[in-house]
Amino acid sequence: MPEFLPVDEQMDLLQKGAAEMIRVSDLRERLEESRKTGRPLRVKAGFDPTAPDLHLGHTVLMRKLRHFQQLGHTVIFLVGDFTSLIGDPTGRNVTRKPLTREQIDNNAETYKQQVFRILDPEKTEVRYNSEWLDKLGYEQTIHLTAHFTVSQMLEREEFHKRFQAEQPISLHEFLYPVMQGYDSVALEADVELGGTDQKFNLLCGRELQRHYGQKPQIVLMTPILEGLDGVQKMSKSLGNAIGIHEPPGEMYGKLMSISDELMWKYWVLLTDLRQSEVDALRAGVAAGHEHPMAVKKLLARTIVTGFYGEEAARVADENWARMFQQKETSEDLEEVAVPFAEVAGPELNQIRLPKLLIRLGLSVSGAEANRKIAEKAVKLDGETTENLVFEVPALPARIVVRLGKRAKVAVIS
RNA sequence: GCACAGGUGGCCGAGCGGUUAAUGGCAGCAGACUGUAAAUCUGCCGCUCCUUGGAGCUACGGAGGUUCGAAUCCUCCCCUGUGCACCA
Repeated sequence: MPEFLPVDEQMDLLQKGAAEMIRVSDLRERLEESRKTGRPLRVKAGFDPTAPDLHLGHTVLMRKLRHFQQLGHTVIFLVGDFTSLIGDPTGRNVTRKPLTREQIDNNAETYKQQVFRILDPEKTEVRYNSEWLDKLGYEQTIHLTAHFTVSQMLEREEFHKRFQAEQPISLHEFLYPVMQGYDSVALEADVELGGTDQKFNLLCGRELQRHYGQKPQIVLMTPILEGLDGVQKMSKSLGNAIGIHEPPGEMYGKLMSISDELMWKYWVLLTDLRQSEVDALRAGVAAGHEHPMAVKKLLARTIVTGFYGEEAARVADENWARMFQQKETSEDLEEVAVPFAEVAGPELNQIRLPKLLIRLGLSVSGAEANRKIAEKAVKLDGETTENLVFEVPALPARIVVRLGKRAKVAVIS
């Protein structure tokens, strides 16, 4: 019979960084029961295989799942392959377009690979909800939907907003929460995790479980992590995300660009520090013992270490300091090979700078490149240039091109 | 199906025959400031070509039309919402 930690200790870890739980007392009760009987809790979290590129925002939930694993409970990684055929309305003011079967399978595979950078594959049960939803006929579906009313559905924030704003809501979108709820029934989940934006869907699970004679699952909601701007939720499409696949230097740099205020949230949700330790750090900064920048650097380094190890994090740290604090050039700048013909100027050995900027990916269009040059935002080997054309002494030439925060090495031959 | 209201640049949203690449806000980018930031201030913010001033092209749901000239007027179509309705 497996041994579980005392309930109080389990609760301490599980409650850290949780936005809301329904209900705390129920979880305590069920943990006690599990400890008595030696039965691990079944902890479910569903994932839409729609965004194969995970970012730190997604990891908040993953980390919470890992906490359950660390405590010896069973995590069920549920791939919403079937529900993706519908398209989850959450967080959208427009109807999501459904994916094809093939896309879903591809995405699910990529998803798993990424998720196991955080979760322990040994302790994770991977399931697909098509397993049971596919078998559900029209008749069963109607029975399921009968448990909910239209006004219940319209109470949901997303639907309500869209309804008020006279935006379209397709009928099939109502089925999403119902199916997610049924997943909990099929899996006999004890706990379901999700973002706070998932509240409605999570609660549907409780509702249906009751109808099927199961104890309603405990719902644990993790906060939505704000992106780099500190206002909107982290999301790739909003361009404020830090992807878990980004190279250490990028990740480090982006973390350093968050506001001081936001940093505390990141400490709580993206590191293993306990709440009390974060509070201590914060008090230290408030009292002036610690410099906020130093604390932020430590945060960046800690997170990068988690993904790439200490050595990579140290290098990222040093390069960042060189690049931004001393305004010098990082040692590991990306080198881009550029054929001379693509950037050739009107005369011998001349190079058109706008063309080069585009070629290096520092600018998206020639018109923009021209503007940036006029704004004195472009530096060649550390020198600001306002000329659109410059000469290279000989080929091949190696030039450090910098536009604002970004820099690359052009190797022209 | 019928009636009405809408569909404008990444988003929101003005403009309702012509000095219009299209007011304003947000987002974004750059510069200054700073502790990397954030905040603030300043500039930029469709594309291409020659160039430090121009030239051209493409854009206001789609296709036609009226006009010297249309995001702006007309016709048809598509899409969204609201109301009516399943009735000859």
